[in-house]
Amino acid sequence: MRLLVIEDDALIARSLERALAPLGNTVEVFSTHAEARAALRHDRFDLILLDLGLPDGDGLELLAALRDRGDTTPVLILTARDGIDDRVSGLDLGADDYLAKPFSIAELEARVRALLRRSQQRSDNRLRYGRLCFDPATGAATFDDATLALPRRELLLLEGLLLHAGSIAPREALERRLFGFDEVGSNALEVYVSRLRKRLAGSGLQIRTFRGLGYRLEDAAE
Amino acid sequence: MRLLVIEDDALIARSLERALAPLGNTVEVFSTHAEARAALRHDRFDLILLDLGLPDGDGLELLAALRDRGDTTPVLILTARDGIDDRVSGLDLGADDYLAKPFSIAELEARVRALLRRSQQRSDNRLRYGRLCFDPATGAATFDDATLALPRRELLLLEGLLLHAGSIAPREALERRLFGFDEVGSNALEVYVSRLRKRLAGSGLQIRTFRGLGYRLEDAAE
DNA sequence: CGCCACCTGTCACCAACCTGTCACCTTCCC
DNA sequence: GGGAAGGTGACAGGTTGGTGACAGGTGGCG
Repeated sequence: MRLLVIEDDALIARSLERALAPLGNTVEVFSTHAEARAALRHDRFDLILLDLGLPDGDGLELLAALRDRGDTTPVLILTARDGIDDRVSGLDLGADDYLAKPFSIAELEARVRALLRRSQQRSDNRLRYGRLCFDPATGAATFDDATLALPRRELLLLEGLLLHAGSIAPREALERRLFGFDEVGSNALEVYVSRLRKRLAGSGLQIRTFRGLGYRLEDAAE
Repeated sequence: MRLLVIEDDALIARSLERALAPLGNTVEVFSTHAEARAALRHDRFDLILLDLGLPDGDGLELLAALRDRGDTTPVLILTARDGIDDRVSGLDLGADDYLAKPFSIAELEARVRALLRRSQQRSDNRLRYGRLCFDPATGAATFDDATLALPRRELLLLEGLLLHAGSIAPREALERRLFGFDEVGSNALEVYVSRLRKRLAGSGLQIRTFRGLGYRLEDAAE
């Protein structure tokens, strides 16, 4: 496994290297944002350990840029800050785990092992179907890269369908997604399905009903 | 998505439910080790949120047992203990992530999203026979990956036959499955067998009658 | 504040489909 | 042949989903 460590504290960087290399990994260390970006442009890694407190830029930006161009390499964030908001934004930007300094080497090893184990079968953050794309991190849906300006409820419905792309989105799940626990006293879901169908006309996609089960987004051809 | 929450603090359990259900999930809550084990024996979930501080047993044992029998359902550990050793052993036993209480709902959501994103293409409690496949979790049947849009009763019948795949499904069991205890006043079962036969025509499968006993799903060749 | 555009949930009504029953037929076994 | 078990087409009624219309709500804007 190839690991990329982005860490400016030489002491920490070396101890990371000493902990991880013996597990059978090749470890590359960079101490600046710029070097790391350059390395990531032509190199692939199995895991990135990213210190948020970089000397020449914000680590979250580097992460965001990585994800923006579709790179799904697992990222483990290392940081001295441990405010919950930072953690959340790191995770929502597509980080896979978070470790606040100081941390024990044993814990680091366990988390690295867990991430590498997972990365065998992971998928892109963004959900795509046909020319449609939905990014759960930002909650935005696009069609051919054009942002879809849908009313909230219709967007929720579309998200729900995309989350189950390729299979049937259970009616109940969609209802909960649109209306939460507010019992909605009528056929509101059908109404929104009907509305969304109109919007999708001509997009090459359609919503198919599975009686008693739910709905599925699929190619109009079928 | 089906989530299993194993948590004995009712307050926390409810807030987990309220946070996660609106994301489109079905949430089952159990407050004891024993109940959770029982549920896991016949049910599959997409994610398990496991409180380590269970009243009637060690959560780590439950996790270990799960992994031992090859179940790879993602597990997110919740716990008040934040000793590093616990965390490490949780991760090494096959947990996928770890959240120490108290945690913010936003962080919980972010982690649940991250885990579910990853496990999108798993879930396997499915019954198969030939090119037929039935997923009890969603209630959907597929034939060569094409979804079969079957009415509920026919689906129940198919499921009943699949449950006894390779052997004879007793008539009585099928009747109970389709109609429950409502005595159904005529040859309804035969009617559904007949309907299902029509659908299976050309599938390479057939339903064979065993007079006085029941029906068996088998290859048409036989 | 008043106007307007738009989003929302509800309803009425329609269409499609599912369901149980019956009548009548076939198959099996003695 | 005769009886019992099973098979199947048709049908009436019920249930579920689809859609246009509408009234109330919300937020922007002058």
